[in-house]
Amino acid sequence: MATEAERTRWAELVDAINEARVAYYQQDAPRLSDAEYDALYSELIELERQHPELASGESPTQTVGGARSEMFEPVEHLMRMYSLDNAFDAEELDAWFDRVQSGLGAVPAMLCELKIDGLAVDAVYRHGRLESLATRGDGTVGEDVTYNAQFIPAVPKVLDPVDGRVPALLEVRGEIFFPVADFDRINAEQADLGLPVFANPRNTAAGSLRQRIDRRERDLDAVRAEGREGARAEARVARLEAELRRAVERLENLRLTVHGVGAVEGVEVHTQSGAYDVMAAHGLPVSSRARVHESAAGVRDFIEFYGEHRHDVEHEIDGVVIKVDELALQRQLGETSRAPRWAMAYKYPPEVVRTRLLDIAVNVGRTGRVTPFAVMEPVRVAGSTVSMATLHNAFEVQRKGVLIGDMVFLRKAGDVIPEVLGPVIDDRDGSERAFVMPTHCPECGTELRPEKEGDKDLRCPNTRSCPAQVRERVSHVGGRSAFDVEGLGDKAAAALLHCGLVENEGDLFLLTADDLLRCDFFTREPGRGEEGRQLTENARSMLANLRGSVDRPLWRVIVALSIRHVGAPTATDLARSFGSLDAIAEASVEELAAIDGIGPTIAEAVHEWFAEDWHRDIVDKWRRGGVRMADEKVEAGEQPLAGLTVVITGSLEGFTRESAAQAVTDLGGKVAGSVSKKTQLLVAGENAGSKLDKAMSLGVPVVGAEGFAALLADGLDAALSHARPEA
DNA sequence: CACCCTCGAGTTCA
DNA sequence: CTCGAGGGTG
Repeated sequence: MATEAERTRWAELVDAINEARVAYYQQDAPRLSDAEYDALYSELIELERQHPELASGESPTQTVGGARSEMFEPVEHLMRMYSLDNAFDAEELDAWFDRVQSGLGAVPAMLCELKIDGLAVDAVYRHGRLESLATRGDGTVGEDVTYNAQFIPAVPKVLDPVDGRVPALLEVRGEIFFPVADFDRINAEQADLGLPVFANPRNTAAGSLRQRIDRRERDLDAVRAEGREGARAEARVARLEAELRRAVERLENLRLTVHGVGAVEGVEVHTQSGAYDVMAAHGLPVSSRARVHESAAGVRDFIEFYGEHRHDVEHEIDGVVIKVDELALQRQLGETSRAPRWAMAYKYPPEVVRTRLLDIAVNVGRTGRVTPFAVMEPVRVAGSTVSMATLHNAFEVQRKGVLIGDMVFLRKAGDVIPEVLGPVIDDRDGSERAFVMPTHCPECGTELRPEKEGDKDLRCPNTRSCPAQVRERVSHVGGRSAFDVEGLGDKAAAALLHCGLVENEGDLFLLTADDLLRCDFFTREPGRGEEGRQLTENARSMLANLRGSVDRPLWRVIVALSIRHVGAPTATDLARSFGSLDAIAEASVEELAAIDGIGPTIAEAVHEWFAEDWHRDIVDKWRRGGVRMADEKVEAGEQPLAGLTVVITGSLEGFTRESAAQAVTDLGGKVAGSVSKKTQLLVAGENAGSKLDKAMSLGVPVVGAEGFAALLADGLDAALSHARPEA
């Protein structure tokens, strides 16, 4: 048997070698020279040759070199890992409460914890040292991933002693997961490298954990051993090193939360929560969010709370797990053949779903941009049924790697906008086909081309008469940042054009009730006591709104013209600098480009727009229709907020988004659309979203409604005194 | 020239 | 909310 001194030396060697290995694979300078490393390694091998009982699974000799073939070998768990029964709504949960109650005679204390959407694993610690890490597999036999575990800092290799002791045996269960923030970063990197992106953090965790690090190491060793010289050999080594480093970095991002014990020797616990305390004391990562609740109501509150705060947690959550806390009561309830009766998983509605990609169609926008979009089997996700999602451009389709006919992962970005994440590769059967970007406009047949060399977007150059573009422009005039005409949207625009009531957006303000009567879309059968067809209520109101909107401020008129690169903020700058549409029309490119925020491209676009005859016709017709062509000179009032940039998010009592922004600009302040380092203040109302997170992470001060009121009344300093403490 | 910031444009569903 | 691209800055 090995002496105590030999055991200690063995442990030192193992730690030193493991540390050196980790350091080596990070970009840091290696801590040990090759010779030093080899010396330690030889000593370890010799020590284990003399005392074979030391050569446990955690030893680098077992995981490096000889034992590499063990990767993914089946491992039998010491105790079976059960799966959990699921409850998908309050009713099913109540039914479980009832069963527990009738089994025990009362509702017992219950431990509630977040159900991490990750990868279940089983780790065995013998005498405080990690012996094996395995995936769950079928619950009885999993796959060995011990070799990779050495690169995962979140998996303790050695347990902390408590009162100088560690359990003789401790089998723990937990969830390996990929933090959401790291997931987004890794996926961006994958995309940059032209590699397939991961559908979700869970997939990323699984993919990372199952990487064949051992093979990469072997390949690299083999190439190095060849000892070839020259640029090509060096490049090959460099590439393999970079790939290995990336693979290791992904393992380093993995995190672990333990949530159960299997076989145990040398430690006693009486409750589930007590077991967590013991595991935590030994240095195992337990969740800080687990809570014991004494009543069913407490459990429901826990579920409800995290239903609303799903995104405030560092990992994805697919539900809540509820466990009877007392182990004696757990035993009393027992298990069915597949799941314990003493635990239940409450599942939240999924946020990432699968559906069939039926087709990829293209849309032609107001500016002629041709955008591919996904047509899918309708599917419910995050509260609504989705059947379409934009794919932005042909390169995005390529990058996502989706084929028509694929099963695809779908989510709602920011809980609102549907986003296709990528294909379910395993579900392919060969019948899928690639999307081919059309070469000609689907609406007018004109050949598509990029606006300029190197652009990713293809456009239909037939600006003047492409039906899609005209329709979109007409509808844009009624849009929220243009004339904001209620009733003038897609449908009305299509009808006006279809019936020939307008040729393009120029004719809108010359429309009469008689015109509209010639089009079915705007009319109905005569009612009692009426003669002939009548305008519908909606048509009357649209006409009235159109007439009533001619007096809108100049910037809205400019936005409505659909000049390339000119949206609301730029239009505001133009209106302020020139004061009238005529002045803008007559301005030279140089005069335009002199405005802050307007460079050569936008200046050119504006100048060229007014050089076009049919564009000037639009302006003339609008003028005849009574549209405002100049802003009245407003005396600049007090400007206490001059030089201040704020961002407004969420909803503020008593303000619309627009009126809140107006209030700030009236006082000389600037309202930006997104949070950056330059943002001086974030005004966050109710239900603030991702901007709030961003502001927090950038250290931008955040105020609520009171702070906003103070800002308007007394300026920035007053507002800052209402700033929320950083979370 | 490489960055960061903003803006533009298209966008989903109830 | 997303991507792409224009503008300004160091």
